[in-house]
Amino acid sequence: MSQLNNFKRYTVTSALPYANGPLHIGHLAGAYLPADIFVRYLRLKKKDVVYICGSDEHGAAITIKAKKEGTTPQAIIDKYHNQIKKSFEDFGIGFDIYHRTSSAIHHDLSQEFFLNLYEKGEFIEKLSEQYYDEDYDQFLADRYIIGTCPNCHNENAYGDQCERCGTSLNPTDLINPVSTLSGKPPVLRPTKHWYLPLDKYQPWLEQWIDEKEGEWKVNVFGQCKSWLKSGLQPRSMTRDLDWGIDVPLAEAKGKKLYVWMDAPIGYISATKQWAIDNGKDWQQYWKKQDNAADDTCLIHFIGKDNIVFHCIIFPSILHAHGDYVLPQNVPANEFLNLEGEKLSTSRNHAVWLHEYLEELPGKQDELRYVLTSILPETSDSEFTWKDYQARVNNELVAILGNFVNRVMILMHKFYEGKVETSGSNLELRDTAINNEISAIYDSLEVNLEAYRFRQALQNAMDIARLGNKYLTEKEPWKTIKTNPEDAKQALHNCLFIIGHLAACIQPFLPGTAKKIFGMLNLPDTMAFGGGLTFANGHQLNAAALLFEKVEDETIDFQLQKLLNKKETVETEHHHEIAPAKENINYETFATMDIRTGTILTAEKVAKTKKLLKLTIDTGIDQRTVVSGIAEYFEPEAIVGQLVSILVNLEPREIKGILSQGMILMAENAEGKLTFVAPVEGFANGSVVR
RNA sequence: UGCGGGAUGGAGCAGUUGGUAGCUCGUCGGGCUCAUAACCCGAAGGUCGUAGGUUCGAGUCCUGCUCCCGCUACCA
Repeated sequence: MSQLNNFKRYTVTSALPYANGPLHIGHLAGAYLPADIFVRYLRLKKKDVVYICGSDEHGAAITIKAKKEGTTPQAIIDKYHNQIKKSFEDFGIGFDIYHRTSSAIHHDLSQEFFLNLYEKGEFIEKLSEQYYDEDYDQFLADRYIIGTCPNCHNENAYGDQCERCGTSLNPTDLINPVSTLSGKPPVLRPTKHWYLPLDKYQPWLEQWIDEKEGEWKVNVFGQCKSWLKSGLQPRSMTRDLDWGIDVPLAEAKGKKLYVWMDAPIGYISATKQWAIDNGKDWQQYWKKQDNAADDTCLIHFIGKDNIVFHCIIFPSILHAHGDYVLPQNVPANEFLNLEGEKLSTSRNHAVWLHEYLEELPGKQDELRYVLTSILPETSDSEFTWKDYQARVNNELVAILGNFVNRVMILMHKFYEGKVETSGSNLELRDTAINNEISAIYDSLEVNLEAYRFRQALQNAMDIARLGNKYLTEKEPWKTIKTNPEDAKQALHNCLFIIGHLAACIQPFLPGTAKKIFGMLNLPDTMAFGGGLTFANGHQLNAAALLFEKVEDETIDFQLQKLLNKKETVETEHHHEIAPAKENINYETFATMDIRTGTILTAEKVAKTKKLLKLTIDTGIDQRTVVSGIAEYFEPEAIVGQLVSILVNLEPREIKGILSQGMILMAENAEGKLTFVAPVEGFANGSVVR
């Protein structure tokens, strides 16, 4: 059944976590748990495999976080690198190396890559005008520039995006830009950058990606086709930053490599370090071999947000370099939601890995099980604590744990835990069971190799279901009195079922598998396809419960915690008050004609999320106003609402509707809105001033 | 608005190359008592979003449409 023999060796990577925050269950479900299961499987099949990961420690977001917390970028990456590394270890994510991109070996290799492409003349050099802070004598990253959003007039929009209206911007779009370093307006200066000509690689990329149709997951393939369809543009591989890897050119002093150029190379540099530590040849795991049949199978596990980098940009870099193999597959997962909402680091809506283990110590296999059951393999999926409780109680406890416990207790009760047989070794003497188990192995392997981990886990659990059924049918607790040989035979067969169950759950629940092997008094791991034997006289160890039920209180506590966090975040936001704008004179103010009015009708504008079409009685006339308040107000609820309206605002067409005027709203830091209106029912058309 | 993904019994989801529609949970009935009130058997419940098409045959392929999610746009 297995297709694994097509490759000499495997190089498996998981997306490099960005070292500016801790990990949550979404990370685990996206790129790490599936990869870990896959790698554990390869190892059980005795394959030559290296599993690579590390912290991504460059980029502007880290320097900004450092500045905000009044510390250095180095302190930030050290803190989170260690925390992330520990979380992975705690959950049994079995990297061969967890490296970091701040290491010297990585800097060297990234520069080597850049120079290789540079010397081949692959890069396009372009001059452009960018903002420069004269006091600090440096170019400014987009995030270091704040100004007024041309779209919504938010005064604190960043150079790359306005966080209030969500519009993505270029720094030069901002009105009155200010450097966050000096607080002064920056000046435009010409700067040179090196661009990777993705447009030039497009024909090659299209051909390569087309070959992957049917092999890659539809979401990944579709996303790639979408990018190719819209046409690739040259992408700058260098930045004017002070945190990152130096561009290795004399004329590029002070410039750094683009973080998405260096991060994927981190997979390679980490492999290099691992090879040094373990006396291996790293090139076998990355470079094309003299004979293509000797090439490694490169697989990138990522979340869907990384598809473009792993399927378009990094392959382009590898292709341009020429010596390297390309990814065989990029099994990207969709996103995991939590209790009906997106996971959000900034809103603290998450289950953090380090907190989970503090509150539910020793329960990493429970979380691994639940997450594997709901991996977002084909579409976004959802984690809820109630579901967690149900799966642990009804499946891990009731099916898996209970079966093992039943058999172990009976073995000890009837035979003091000792295997006694006529031959030298015990045999599984039940053809039907034997066939069913090998069918499960087959199906398990097929699913694992096709990256269908949810289903593979079901396959493994089927062995436990099979066991429960078998035990109930054989009822050795009865036959022990009527036909003791039968009872013994049945329980011995159950030992084989347990042994194979443990073997099959190894990739998913490594800790539990070990515990079961321990109870059986067998070596703590068993290769797939390896033989399972019990010698005559073999002594089993004491039975112990594998899992315990999750009580309602535990779930309530977690749910309450999520609610509390939200409240905390909300109160924190209340302190963020926008600074006052510059003074204006009375004449400027007087040009605005604001009146009181009443909403006569309100309806949602079709196919929009935020827009309501309102009819307002302004006293002067009845007019149409389109307003972006639909997320906060039901149309029916606001008919009759008194409002203040700016009536002499230039009319503008929005979604094909002419909007004449603007309703005055107050907005808090979370973006919640409330009407600004006369307190008593004044006549429509009264002047506001 | 553009792109991508999705729509399958009460809930959450499978369904790989088209061939009698499955799984887990929940519900109902029965059995068992070794087991963490766990386990086993049986039943009810779906015209697989919708309208067409290809085919001997479509959840599965093709086309149109509707709705949901994400990114994007819309907020005067």
